[in-house]
Amino acid sequence: MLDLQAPDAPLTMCPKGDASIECSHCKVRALSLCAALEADELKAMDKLARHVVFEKHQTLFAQGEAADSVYNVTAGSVRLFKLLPDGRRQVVGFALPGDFLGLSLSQRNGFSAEALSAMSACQFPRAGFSALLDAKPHLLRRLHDMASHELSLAQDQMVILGRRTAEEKIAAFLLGLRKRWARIDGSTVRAPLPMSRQDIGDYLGLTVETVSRMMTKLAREKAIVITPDGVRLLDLPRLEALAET
Amino acid sequence: MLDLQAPDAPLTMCPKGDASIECSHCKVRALSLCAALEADELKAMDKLARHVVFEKHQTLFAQGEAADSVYNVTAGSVRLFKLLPDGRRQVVGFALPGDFLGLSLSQRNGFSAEALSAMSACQFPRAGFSALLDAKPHLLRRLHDMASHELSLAQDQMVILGRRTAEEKIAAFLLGLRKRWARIDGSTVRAPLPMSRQDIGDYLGLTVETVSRMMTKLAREKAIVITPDGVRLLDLPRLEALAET
DNA sequence: TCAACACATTGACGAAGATCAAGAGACCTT
DNA sequence: AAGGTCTCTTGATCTTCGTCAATGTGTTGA
Repeated sequence: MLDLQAPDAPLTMCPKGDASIECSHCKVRALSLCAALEADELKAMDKLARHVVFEKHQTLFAQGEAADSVYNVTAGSVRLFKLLPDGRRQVVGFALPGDFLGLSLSQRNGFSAEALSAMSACQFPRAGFSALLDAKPHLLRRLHDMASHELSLAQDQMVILGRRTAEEKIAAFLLGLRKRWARIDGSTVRAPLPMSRQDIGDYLGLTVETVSRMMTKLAREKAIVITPDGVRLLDLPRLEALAET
Repeated sequence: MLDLQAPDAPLTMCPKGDASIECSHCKVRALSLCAALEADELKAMDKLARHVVFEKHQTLFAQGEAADSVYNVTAGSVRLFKLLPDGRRQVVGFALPGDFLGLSLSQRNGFSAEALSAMSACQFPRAGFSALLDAKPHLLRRLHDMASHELSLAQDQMVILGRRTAEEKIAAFLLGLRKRWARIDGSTVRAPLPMSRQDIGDYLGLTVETVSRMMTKLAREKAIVITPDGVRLLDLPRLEALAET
């Protein structure tokens, strides 16, 4: 029925009717597009949805390809990036649980998306999803609000890329990521880093080496502690001073 | 009736009923949000609109303030920027005729907007405009499409800011601007530059001096000609090779 | 248990672009 | 026309970050 054209087929597809994956049991519903949906809208969404799982480094979709599906991330994380012909890479964002991929509803993917770790998502055929939006203005309004928020974050990122030093970039990145994790798991000082140093560099317009040096510097100055799975933010005032808007 | 809270009051307000400023005579309608509106939607828009004019360097609205109005630029151009506490500035975009300011409908302005030259716009009270969107899903869908396009441009800009050399930044900027002018006035090789070198630098994450040097370099190599009002693009293949995505 | 590999860190050096400084135009106002 | 101001351009020097290279660390799998 649903013709999946993603470069890699997702690992597993839970059959509809599995209570553990129904919207009503969804762990990220409150964070996602589906928050504040009317009962009938939620039902319509559930009908369209297919639960999919990707393993680490699997491609959800690739830049330039037809965008047949949109996704709501339910667990794990994803890197979103653009490639230049000569191999230079710009990471345009990281998707965490609750994040929506395909806000723009455009026919072609503007960037590629790869799982950073094992992850799962609700997949919707774009055409059906778009039709649902036409029928449910309430849902469209919520999508627009999410896209607007995304645009605002993109403009913040422009400031970081264009007018910040390496150290400030790292501080702003860690604070921003911690804030996002806080919404998801309530962390206050912990910021898991599912992405590599290379990914962080490609997000901030830096090299791996510079990312590593600046993280070491912040750790030496006791502003952060580097742990195997990420960082712990020790000196929030110091980091905020570096990152202040 | 309409409580204007912009930092500077617009210069003039044409009274409603002036045929020269009615939507039906609007020069940028085909380019703007108003394109493809149904007759009743256009009428509703017209009812809400107030035509306003700003002079060079006047502030339309400032970052952090309550966003009481949204704007549709009808003539002239605008710089959109964010300021850091220490005075560093990041230009997040330039608005040209047909562009819409306030896509996100957020309560506070995420950036400041200043006229680059004498300019005019249709101003709408945000609350009334938002209500109109709730009544006209078709209009909301068009707004969302424009916001999505803006988000896509913002991601392109991230690539430029994060992973491009100074020369490539200038080439990409000039090509992008010429493309936008082409939609408006049909220019094929001309790109007027209503903004200063400083504005360009703040948009591309460069200093004025570097902007000037790179423009001179491209001119010396006969890729562009610098004119009093902007540039003329001579060697498109060369510029496109520098800017290629 | 130990290669083999990927990823992270650290150091030495170099280059792109920033900073500092001066001069050249352009455009006002008087 | 002269003076002042602002923007743009050009040159000399400096700094930050990139590049290149080596080493360290953790993970996987034979």
